[in-house]
Order: sequence, then C-alpha cells, then structure tokens
Amino acid sequence: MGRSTQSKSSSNKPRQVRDAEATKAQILDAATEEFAKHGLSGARTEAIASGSGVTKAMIYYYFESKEKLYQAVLHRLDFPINDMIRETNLDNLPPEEALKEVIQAAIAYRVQHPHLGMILFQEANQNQGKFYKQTNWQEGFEQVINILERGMAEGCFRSVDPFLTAIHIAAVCTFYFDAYENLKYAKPDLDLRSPEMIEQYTQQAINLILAGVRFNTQQ
Amino acid sequence: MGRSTQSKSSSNKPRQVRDAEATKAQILDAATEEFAKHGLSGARTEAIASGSGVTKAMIYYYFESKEKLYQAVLHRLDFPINDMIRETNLDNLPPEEALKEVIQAAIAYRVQHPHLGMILFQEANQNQGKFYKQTNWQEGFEQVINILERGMAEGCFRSVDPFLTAIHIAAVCTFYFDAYENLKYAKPDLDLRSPEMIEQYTQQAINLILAGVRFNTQQ
DNA sequence: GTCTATAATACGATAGAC
DNA sequence: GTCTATCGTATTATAGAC
Repeated sequence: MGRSTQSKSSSNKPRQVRDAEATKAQILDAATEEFAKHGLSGARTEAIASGSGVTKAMIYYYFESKEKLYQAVLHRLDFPINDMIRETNLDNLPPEEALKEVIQAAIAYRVQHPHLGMILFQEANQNQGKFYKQTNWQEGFEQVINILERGMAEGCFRSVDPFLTAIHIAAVCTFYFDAYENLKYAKPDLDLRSPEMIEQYTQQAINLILAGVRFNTQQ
Repeated sequence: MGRSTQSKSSSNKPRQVRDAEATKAQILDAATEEFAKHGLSGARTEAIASGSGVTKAMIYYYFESKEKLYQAVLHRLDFPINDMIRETNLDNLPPEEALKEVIQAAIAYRVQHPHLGMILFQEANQNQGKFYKQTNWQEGFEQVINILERGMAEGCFRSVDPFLTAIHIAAVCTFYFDAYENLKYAKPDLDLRSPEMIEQYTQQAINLILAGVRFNTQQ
C-alpha cells in the first residue's frame, strides 16, 4: 500500500520567506533523514517536502532530481569528520593516544549525525557503493590503518591485520547508533541516547579496542 | 523515476509446476534479498516476483500482503542461530572458549545469511523495531551477556559493562558483511567474501575481542 | 496453483501563476 | 523563490480465466 506520506510534524512556519540558503538546508536536513530511513529508491520526495516544510516543487527547483539531492546529502556528510580527525594532528601522538582520539572523534561525530551510518549502509546495499566511491570516507579509514601500523612498528600494539582491525574499530563506533531502535528493547529502562550512556559507551569502546590491540607483556 | 524493475536473472525454469512449498520458499528467498536492500516500504513486489520466477499474484495468494510477507521473512531468519548457539552448550565451556564459539557461530551464520544484518537495520530505522520486537533475537544477546558475567565472576575477564560489550561484539560480527559493498573499494584487489578472507576476519575478530576482555596479569 | 489483465492509487517530475 | 495543479508512469492489490 505504500507508507503514509502526510506525516511528520510538518513545521507550520509561515513559508513564502524567500531565503534560498535556509530552504536548501531544510530540504537537505529532511532528505538526510528520509534517505537514511529508506535509501535512494525508497525515499519519497513528498516526505522530504513535508519534512522540511516546503513543497515538492522546491526540491526540484534547488536540486533538479531525487538523485542529485541524494548526492548532495552524501556530499554534505562527507568532509567534516576528516577535518575533525586531521585537526587533532594524530601523527604527533603516541599510537594509543591517537587511537583513543580517533574513536572519540568518530563517536562524537556520530552523535551529531545520527543518520550517517544508515545512509552509508543503504548506499552499500542499494547502490553497491556507486555514489560512496565519490566520497572521501576512505580517508578516515586510512588514518586508522596508519595508527595501527605505527603502533605495531613501535612495539606498543600486538601483531594485527591493520585493515581488518580498522573495520572492527569502525564497527564498534557505528553499530550502537545504527541498531539503536532494535537495541532499546533489550534495556527498556535505559535511555541509550542520554549523554551518560553515550559517555559510558565511548569509554567501553575505547577500553575494549585498546585492550584488544595492546601488546601486553606487563601489567 | 523509480528503480528499474524487470532485472535479475529471473530463473527461466518452466513454472506452472504446482509445488506449493517450493514456490513459497522461492518467494521468501527473493523477498529476503529485496527487503534487505530496500526495507518494507521500499521493496517492490514486482522485484520479488521476478526474483523468484513467479508472478506477483502468487505473492498475494500465499502471503496475503507485502507486510505479511515481510513478517514471514523476519520469522524465517529468527530461530536457527539461537539453536546453533544452544547446541554448543556454552555453559560447560570456560568463558573464553564459550565467547570464541559464539563469535564463530555468529559469523558463520552471517556467511550463510548475508541479508540478515541489513534486514535488521532496515527494521530498526524504518519501522522502529516494531516487527523486531516479535522476534527472538534478544536471546542470543542474553547468551553473550551471560558469558561475560560468568567470565568476570570467574576472574578471567576484566571488569566490563556486559551489555555494552555484547553490543560491541555484535558490531564486530555483523559490520563486515553489512558494509561489504562500501568496504570493497578500500581494497579492490581483495575478495572480502572469499573463504580465506572470512577465515582471517573471524580470527582477527576473536583475537581482538578476547584480548579486549581478558584479564591480563601475566603473559 | 498459476497466470493475465486491470482497477485504484502513489509517486517523480513539470508547467505556469504569483 | 514559492506555490498549486497536473501529467505520465510505477506500484499495490484484486478479479477471473485456465
């Protein structure tokens, strides 16, 4: 039957205000959420329109087509995290510290961009990463691999496969958010998105990964 | 424009063979793949029909509606892994061994059911776990938590939050498969689905998790 | 049990007024 | 820059022949 469009607390702001950048941003926000939920093919332009408080026609006015809008969403999510990671100047930190920083940054970014993970999964499974290729997500990945290799060379990390271990680290940083709606049923009394839980989750992730890669002779 | 239906190597078997169970199974197989890619709302009944080599009408004949078919798919994926885990009789194994067995079983199950992860993610994000609640996935989760608690009590695991650590273990066991289509671009020369890579991935996962939770005084 | 044909609606995209 | 109205097609679901 198709899902009920119409929904969402369609922002009842008086539109007709002619602010191009604001409108574009509203569309992108709503589109990000819609594409995360349903992927490129499953997303409904009407849902994006009502979610952003504008009409469908605006989407085509600014973005030409659903596919172009999708690419714009991907592109907007692309760079900030790499910048974040670059800023902390990881090469100057000892490998353990660098790894901790990356994990913290990745999780913090995920808190700010809750839809990122599902967008990437939709992209992988629906479009076989066709659009993903055009993005720069690889970069963050390479960073982690570098840290792992440096840690092994310096003797503070045990011998691991850096590529597979980087995948595992990415897994730990993203799964919590992507599976949230299912996980919440396991502990109905807990608010998994509260700052306290996120903080605990971050700590547990760091502890697990660092203990997992550390070369343990002493202690 | 919608995506191009029509596709898929529509099994050119001569139909009209009247084998109810076989037809149902074919529909469920194709539906599993389609729902994994597009979720409940995004899935196209025509794609499921052509993917299973029958007509749309058959889907409604056997499953009444798209939503009922979706629930049937979820239900079919539900039990086997819990059985698998139960069979190995984890309570009789030392915690480290038990954890290793669970990780191996989970990954092996994922190899056999490549669409499981995305189905669960779609379910979480598209339907807020509405249908997930009716399944028994919690059970496997509890098993891992039990092992972790037992390991801590016996002093072979360090002090971890068992719930969050179980989430991290689940993450490591599923992310590799769910992100496959994106990950493959990072190492184009590698076949991430080859038995050798899966074996390496499994070993790395076990090593990382065990090292991550082990209480390390010696060695 | 399986198919073809079709009804009813949903959806992507555009035209044209303001 | 924004809206309403609408076109053409895609899609769910059903009716009815075989």
